[in-house]
Amino acid sequence: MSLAGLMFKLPGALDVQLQRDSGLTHFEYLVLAGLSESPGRSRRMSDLAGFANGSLSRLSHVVKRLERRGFVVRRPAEDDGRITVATLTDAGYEFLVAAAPGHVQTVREYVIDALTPEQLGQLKAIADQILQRVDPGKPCSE
Amino acid sequence: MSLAGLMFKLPGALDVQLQRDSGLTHFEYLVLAGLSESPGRSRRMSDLAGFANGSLSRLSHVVKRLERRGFVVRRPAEDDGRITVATLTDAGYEFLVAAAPGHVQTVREYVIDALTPEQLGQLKAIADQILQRVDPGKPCSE
DNA sequence: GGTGCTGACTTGATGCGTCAACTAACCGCG
DNA sequence: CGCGGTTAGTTGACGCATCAAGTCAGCACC
Repeated sequence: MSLAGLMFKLPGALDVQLQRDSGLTHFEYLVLAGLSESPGRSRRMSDLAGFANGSLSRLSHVVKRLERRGFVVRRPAEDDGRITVATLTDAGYEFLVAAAPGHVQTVREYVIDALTPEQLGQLKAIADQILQRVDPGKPCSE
Repeated sequence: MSLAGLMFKLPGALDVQLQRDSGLTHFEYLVLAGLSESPGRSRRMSDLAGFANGSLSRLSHVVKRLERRGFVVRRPAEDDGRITVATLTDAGYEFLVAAAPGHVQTVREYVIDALTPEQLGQLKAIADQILQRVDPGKPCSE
Protein backbone atom coordinates (compact mmCIF):
# COMPACT_ATOMS: atom_id res chain seq x y z
CA MET A 1 0.00 0.00 0.00
CA SER A 2 2.94 2.31 0.49
CA LEU A 3 3.71 1.43 -3.05
CA ALA A 4 0.30 2.60 -4.15
CA GLY A 5 0.96 5.94 -2.55
CA LEU A 6 4.30 6.25 -4.25
CA MET A 7 2.95 5.13 -7.54
CA PHE A 8 0.39 7.85 -7.67
CA LYS A 9 2.08 10.70 -5.90
CA LEU A 10 5.59 10.76 -7.22
CA PRO A 11 4.66 11.15 -10.87
CA GLY A 12 2.20 13.78 -9.84
CA ALA A 13 4.71 15.70 -7.80
CA LEU A 14 7.31 15.60 -10.54
CA ASP A 15 4.79 16.64 -13.12
CA VAL A 16 3.60 19.53 -11.03
CA GLN A 17 7.09 20.92 -10.70
CA LEU A 18 7.77 20.66 -14.42
CA GLN A 19 4.44 22.16 -15.30
CA ARG A 20 4.79 24.99 -12.86
CA ASP A 21 8.35 25.90 -13.74
CA SER A 22 8.33 25.29 -17.46
CA GLY A 23 4.79 24.73 -18.61
CA LEU A 24 5.81 21.31 -19.84
CA THR A 25 4.24 17.94 -19.28
CA HIS A 26 6.55 15.14 -18.39
CA PHE A 27 5.63 13.61 -21.69
CA GLU A 28 6.43 16.78 -23.58
CA TYR A 29 9.70 16.97 -21.74
CA LEU A 30 10.55 13.45 -22.80
CA VAL A 31 9.72 14.28 -26.37
CA LEU A 32 11.97 17.32 -26.43
CA ALA A 33 14.70 15.44 -24.63
CA GLY A 34 14.40 12.56 -27.06
CA LEU A 35 14.80 14.90 -29.98
CA SER A 36 17.68 16.83 -28.45
CA GLU A 37 19.80 13.76 -28.13
CA SER A 38 19.11 12.42 -31.60
CA PRO A 39 21.32 13.02 -34.62
CA GLY A 40 20.24 16.22 -36.34
CA ARG A 41 17.85 16.79 -33.45
CA SER A 42 15.41 14.81 -35.55
CA ARG A 43 13.54 11.61 -35.15
CA ARG A 44 10.63 9.91 -36.80
CA MET A 45 7.34 9.92 -34.99
CA SER A 46 6.94 6.24 -34.21
CA ASP A 47 10.44 6.12 -32.92
CA LEU A 48 9.81 9.06 -30.63
CA ALA A 49 6.59 7.54 -29.42
CA GLY A 50 8.39 4.38 -28.40
CA PHE A 51 11.07 6.39 -26.67
CA ALA A 52 8.57 8.38 -24.66
CA ASN A 53 6.43 5.37 -23.88
CA GLY A 54 3.33 6.75 -25.50
CA SER A 55 0.99 5.95 -28.31
CA LEU A 56 1.47 7.42 -31.71
CA SER A 57 -1.81 9.21 -31.36
CA ARG A 58 -0.77 10.86 -28.17
CA LEU A 59 2.51 11.88 -29.65
CA SER A 60 0.79 13.34 -32.65
CA HIS A 61 -1.36 15.60 -30.49
CA VAL A 62 1.57 16.62 -28.35
CA VAL A 63 3.83 17.39 -31.26
CA LYS A 64 1.10 19.47 -32.79
CA ARG A 65 1.02 21.58 -29.63
CA LEU A 66 4.79 21.80 -29.49
CA GLU A 67 4.78 22.84 -33.11
CA ARG A 68 2.32 25.61 -32.37
CA ARG A 69 4.65 26.79 -29.65
CA GLY A 70 7.49 26.81 -32.15
CA PHE A 71 9.58 24.15 -30.43
CA VAL A 72 9.54 21.55 -33.17
CA VAL A 73 8.76 21.27 -36.86
CA ARG A 74 7.38 18.31 -38.74
CA ARG A 75 7.88 17.26 -42.31
CA PRO A 76 7.52 14.08 -44.28
CA ALA A 77 10.64 12.03 -44.93
CA GLU A 78 12.09 12.32 -48.41
CA ASP A 79 12.48 8.67 -49.15
CA ASP A 80 9.17 7.52 -47.68
CA GLY A 81 6.21 9.85 -47.70
CA ARG A 82 4.40 7.96 -44.95
CA ILE A 83 7.04 8.79 -42.41
CA THR A 84 7.04 12.06 -40.53
CA VAL A 85 10.18 13.32 -38.92
CA ALA A 86 10.06 15.82 -36.11
CA THR A 87 12.93 18.22 -35.62
CA LEU A 88 13.73 20.31 -32.59
CA THR A 89 14.05 23.99 -33.43
CA ASP A 90 16.63 26.27 -31.87
CA ALA A 91 13.90 27.81 -29.76
CA GLY A 92 12.86 24.37 -28.60
CA TYR A 93 16.40 23.44 -27.75
CA GLU A 94 16.91 26.55 -25.70
CA PHE A 95 13.67 26.02 -23.92
CA LEU A 96 14.63 22.50 -23.04
CA VAL A 97 18.04 23.57 -21.83
CA ALA A 98 16.36 26.11 -19.59
CA ALA A 99 13.90 23.60 -18.18
CA ALA A 100 16.17 20.63 -17.66
CA PRO A 101 18.21 21.67 -14.62
CA GLY A 102 15.15 22.36 -12.52
CA HIS A 103 13.62 19.07 -13.38
CA VAL A 104 16.76 17.09 -12.78
CA GLN A 105 17.14 18.90 -9.51
CA THR A 106 13.67 17.93 -8.41
CA VAL A 107 14.16 14.30 -9.27
CA ARG A 108 17.39 14.34 -7.36
CA GLU A 109 15.74 15.88 -4.38
CA TYR A 110 12.77 13.55 -4.28
CA VAL A 111 14.42 10.31 -5.20
CA ILE A 112 18.17 10.28 -5.15
CA ASP A 113 18.63 12.22 -1.96
CA ALA A 114 15.98 10.24 -0.15
CA LEU A 115 17.82 6.97 -0.59
CA THR A 116 21.14 5.43 0.17
CA PRO A 117 23.29 4.38 -2.77
CA GLU A 118 22.55 0.83 -1.83
CA GLN A 119 18.82 1.45 -2.00
CA LEU A 120 19.19 3.07 -5.37
CA GLY A 121 20.70 -0.12 -6.68
CA GLN A 122 17.92 -2.15 -5.16
CA LEU A 123 15.33 0.14 -6.63
CA LYS A 124 16.75 -0.18 -10.10
CA ALA A 125 16.70 -3.96 -9.86
CA ILE A 126 13.17 -3.94 -8.55
CA ALA A 127 11.95 -1.55 -11.21
CA ASP A 128 13.48 -3.59 -13.97
CA GLN A 129 11.93 -6.79 -12.73
CA ILE A 130 8.48 -5.31 -12.44
CA LEU A 131 8.78 -3.61 -15.78
CA GLN A 132 9.57 -6.90 -17.40
CA ARG A 133 6.31 -8.28 -16.12
CA VAL A 134 4.26 -5.30 -17.06
CA ASP A 135 5.74 -4.77 -20.46
CA PRO A 136 7.60 -7.76 -21.80
CA GLY A 137 9.53 -7.13 -24.97
CA LYS A 138 11.42 -4.25 -23.49
CA PRO A 139 14.63 -4.98 -21.66
CA CYS A 140 16.04 -2.54 -19.16
CA SER A 141 17.02 -0.22 -21.96
CA GLU A 142 17.76 3.50 -21.92
CA MET B 1 15.60 6.00 -15.71
CA SER B 2 14.26 2.53 -15.11
CA LEU B 3 12.37 4.20 -12.36
CA ALA B 4 10.80 6.59 -14.82
CA GLY B 5 9.54 3.68 -16.85
CA LEU B 6 8.11 2.03 -13.78
CA MET B 7 6.57 5.19 -12.52
CA PHE B 8 4.58 5.75 -15.65
CA LYS B 9 3.81 2.25 -16.80
CA LEU B 10 2.80 0.40 -13.70
CA PRO B 11 -0.06 2.69 -12.76
CA GLY B 12 -1.16 2.65 -16.35
CA ALA B 13 -1.11 -1.10 -16.56
CA LEU B 14 -3.02 -1.53 -13.32
CA ASP B 15 -5.56 1.04 -14.36
CA VAL B 16 -6.07 -0.56 -17.71
CA GLN B 17 -6.88 -3.89 -16.14
CA LEU B 18 -9.36 -2.39 -13.70
CA GLN B 19 -10.98 -0.34 -16.37
CA ARG B 20 -11.24 -3.22 -18.79
CA ASP B 21 -12.55 -5.75 -16.32
CA SER B 22 -14.78 -3.54 -14.23
CA GLY B 23 -15.15 -0.18 -15.84
CA LEU B 24 -13.65 1.41 -12.75
CA THR B 25 -10.85 3.88 -12.40
CA HIS B 26 -8.29 3.17 -9.77
CA PHE B 27 -9.56 6.23 -8.00
CA GLU B 28 -13.16 5.06 -8.16
CA TYR B 29 -12.04 1.72 -6.84
CA LEU B 30 -10.34 3.38 -3.91
CA VAL B 31 -13.47 5.36 -3.18
CA LEU B 32 -15.69 2.31 -3.14
CA ALA B 33 -13.14 0.38 -1.12
CA GLY B 34 -12.84 3.24 1.34
CA LEU B 35 -16.57 3.29 1.85
CA SER B 36 -16.88 -0.46 2.13
CA GLU B 37 -14.53 -0.63 5.06
CA SER B 38 -16.05 2.27 6.94
CA PRO B 39 -18.69 1.95 9.64
CA GLY B 40 -22.11 2.04 8.08
CA ARG B 41 -20.43 1.96 4.70
CA SER B 42 -20.48 5.73 5.00
CA ARG B 43 -17.91 8.42 5.16
CA ARG B 44 -17.83 12.14 4.79
CA MET B 45 -16.47 13.57 1.60
CA SER B 46 -13.29 15.25 2.82
CA ASP B 47 -12.39 12.15 4.71
CA LEU B 48 -12.81 10.02 1.63
CA ALA B 49 -10.83 12.45 -0.45
CA GLY B 50 -7.91 12.18 1.93
CA PHE B 51 -8.13 8.42 1.97
CA ALA B 52 -8.08 8.21 -1.81
CA ASN B 53 -5.35 10.83 -2.14
CA GLY B 54 -7.42 13.17 -4.24
CA SER B 55 -8.81 16.65 -4.10
CA LEU B 56 -12.27 17.32 -2.84
CA SER B 57 -13.20 18.58 -6.24
CA ARG B 58 -12.12 15.42 -7.93
CA LEU B 59 -13.96 13.33 -5.41
CA SER B 60 -17.09 15.35 -5.93
CA HIS B 61 -17.07 14.68 -9.64
CA VAL B 62 -16.32 11.01 -9.16
CA VAL B 63 -19.00 10.51 -6.55
CA LYS B 64 -21.47 12.21 -8.82
CA ARG B 65 -20.70 9.64 -11.49
CA LEU B 66 -20.83 6.77 -9.02
CA GLU B 67 -24.15 8.08 -7.81
CA ARG B 68 -25.50 8.10 -11.33
CA ARG B 69 -24.46 4.50 -11.62
CA GLY B 70 -26.29 3.71 -8.43
CA PHE B 71 -23.25 2.69 -6.40
CA VAL B 72 -23.38 5.38 -3.76
CA VAL B 73 -25.79 7.93 -2.35
CA ARG B 74 -25.04 11.32 -0.88
CA ARG B 75 -26.84 13.26 1.77
CA PRO B 76 -25.99 16.08 4.14
CA ALA B 77 -25.09 15.20 7.70
CA GLU B 78 -27.78 15.82 10.29
CA ASP B 79 -25.72 17.67 12.82
CA ASP B 80 -23.78 19.82 10.38
CA GLY B 81 -25.37 20.82 7.12
CA ARG B 82 -22.08 21.62 5.42
CA ILE B 83 -20.94 18.04 5.64
CA THR B 84 -21.92 15.53 2.99
CA VAL B 85 -21.71 11.85 3.76
CA ALA B 86 -21.48 9.31 0.99
CA THR B 87 -22.87 5.84 1.55
CA LEU B 88 -22.19 2.70 -0.44
CA THR B 89 -25.36 1.08 -1.70
CA ASP B 90 -25.90 -2.66 -1.83
CA ALA B 91 -25.42 -2.55 -5.56
CA GLY B 92 -22.17 -0.71 -5.09
CA TYR B 93 -20.99 -3.19 -2.53
CA GLU B 94 -21.70 -6.12 -4.76
CA PHE B 95 -20.01 -4.44 -7.65
CA LEU B 96 -16.91 -3.83 -5.58
CA VAL B 97 -16.86 -7.39 -4.34
CA ALA B 98 -17.01 -8.58 -7.92
CA ALA B 99 -14.20 -6.31 -9.05
CA ALA B 100 -11.78 -6.74 -6.19
CA PRO B 101 -10.36 -10.22 -6.78
CA GLY B 102 -9.32 -9.46 -10.33
CA HIS B 103 -7.59 -6.30 -9.27
CA VAL B 104 -5.81 -7.87 -6.36
CA GLN B 105 -4.76 -10.69 -8.62
CA THR B 106 -3.25 -8.27 -11.12
CA VAL B 107 -1.32 -6.41 -8.48
CA ARG B 108 -0.03 -9.69 -7.17
CA GLU B 109 1.02 -10.77 -10.59
CA TYR B 110 2.78 -7.56 -11.56
CA VAL B 111 4.40 -6.68 -8.29
CA ILE B 112 4.43 -9.36 -5.66
CA ASP B 113 5.29 -12.25 -7.91
CA ALA B 114 8.00 -10.30 -9.67
CA LEU B 115 9.97 -9.78 -6.50
CA THR B 116 11.57 -11.76 -3.76
CA PRO B 117 10.22 -11.27 -0.25
CA GLU B 118 13.43 -9.48 0.54
CA GLN B 119 12.90 -7.05 -2.31
CA LEU B 120 9.36 -6.41 -1.17
CA GLY B 121 10.71 -5.27 2.14
CA GLN B 122 13.25 -3.05 0.45
CA LEU B 123 10.60 -1.59 -1.78
CA LYS B 124 8.38 -0.69 1.10
CA ALA B 125 11.23 1.06 2.87
CA ILE B 126 12.18 2.91 -0.28
CA ALA B 127 8.62 3.93 -1.02
CA ASP B 128 8.10 5.26 2.47
CA GLN B 129 11.27 7.29 2.37
CA ILE B 130 10.45 8.86 -0.94
CA LEU B 131 6.89 9.52 0.09
CA GLN B 132 8.06 11.40 3.09
CA ARG B 133 10.00 13.73 0.85
CA VAL B 134 7.25 14.20 -1.63
CA ASP B 135 4.43 14.62 0.81
CA PRO B 136 5.60 15.45 4.29
CA GLY B 137 2.90 15.38 6.92
CA LYS B 138 1.86 11.89 6.07
CA PRO B 139 3.66 9.07 7.81
CA CYS B 140 3.80 5.57 6.36
CA SER B 141 0.21 5.02 7.31
CA GLU B 142 -2.30 2.59 5.85
C1' DG C 1 -0.71 -0.14 -64.31
C1' DG C 2 -4.77 -0.82 -61.47
C1' DT C 3 -6.48 -3.12 -57.04
C1' DG C 4 -6.01 -4.30 -52.57
C1' DC C 5 -3.22 -4.46 -48.35
C1' DT C 6 -0.40 -2.78 -44.94
C1' DG C 7 2.09 0.83 -42.45
C1' DA C 8 2.48 5.55 -40.52
C1' DC C 9 0.29 8.99 -39.04
C1' DT C 10 -3.67 12.38 -38.10
C1' DT C 11 -8.03 13.78 -36.61
C1' DG C 12 -12.43 14.22 -33.78
C1' DA C 13 -15.31 12.82 -30.08
C1' DT C 14 -15.52 11.65 -25.44
C1' DG C 15 -14.14 11.39 -20.56
C1' DC C 16 -11.49 12.43 -16.59
C1' DG C 17 -8.64 15.85 -13.72
C1' DT C 18 -7.67 20.51 -12.34
C1' DC C 19 -8.35 25.15 -11.32
C1' DA C 20 -11.04 28.97 -10.10
C1' DA C 21 -15.36 30.65 -8.84
C1' DC C 22 -19.43 29.89 -6.37
C1' DT C 23 -22.96 28.40 -2.70
C1' DA C 24 -24.41 27.22 1.61
C1' DA C 25 -23.86 26.19 6.47
C1' DC C 26 -21.78 27.10 10.79
C1' DC C 27 -19.21 30.23 14.17
C1' DG C 28 -18.12 34.12 16.91
C1' DC C 29 -18.82 38.59 18.34
C1' DG C 30 -20.82 43.04 18.92
C1' DC D 1 -30.19 39.20 15.78
C1' DG D 2 -26.93 40.25 12.06
C1' DC D 3 -22.50 40.51 9.96
C1' DG D 4 -17.85 38.96 8.53
C1' DG D 5 -15.15 34.97 8.25
C1' DT D 6 -14.31 30.13 7.75
C1' DT D 7 -15.33 25.42 6.40
C1' DA D 8 -17.35 21.88 3.19
C1' DG D 9 -18.68 20.93 -0.86
C1' DT D 10 -20.30 21.75 -5.79
C1' DT D 11 -20.04 23.41 -10.42
C1' DG D 12 -18.17 24.92 -15.12
C1' DA D 13 -14.55 25.72 -18.22
C1' DC D 14 -10.55 24.12 -20.09
C1' DG D 15 -6.65 20.82 -21.14
C1' DC D 16 -4.77 16.40 -21.98
C1' DA D 17 -5.31 11.18 -22.98
C1' DT D 18 -7.57 7.69 -25.34
C1' DC D 19 -10.11 5.32 -28.78
C1' DA D 20 -12.07 4.71 -33.23
C1' DA D 21 -12.16 6.18 -37.68
C1' DG D 22 -9.99 8.33 -41.50
C1' DT D 23 -6.13 9.63 -44.80
C1' DC D 24 -2.50 8.87 -47.64
C1' DA D 25 1.87 6.75 -49.24
C1' DG D 26 4.27 2.52 -50.48
C1' DC D 27 4.16 -2.30 -51.93
C1' DA D 28 2.82 -6.63 -54.25
C1' DC D 29 0.54 -9.19 -57.27
C1' DC D 30 -2.01 -9.94 -61.24
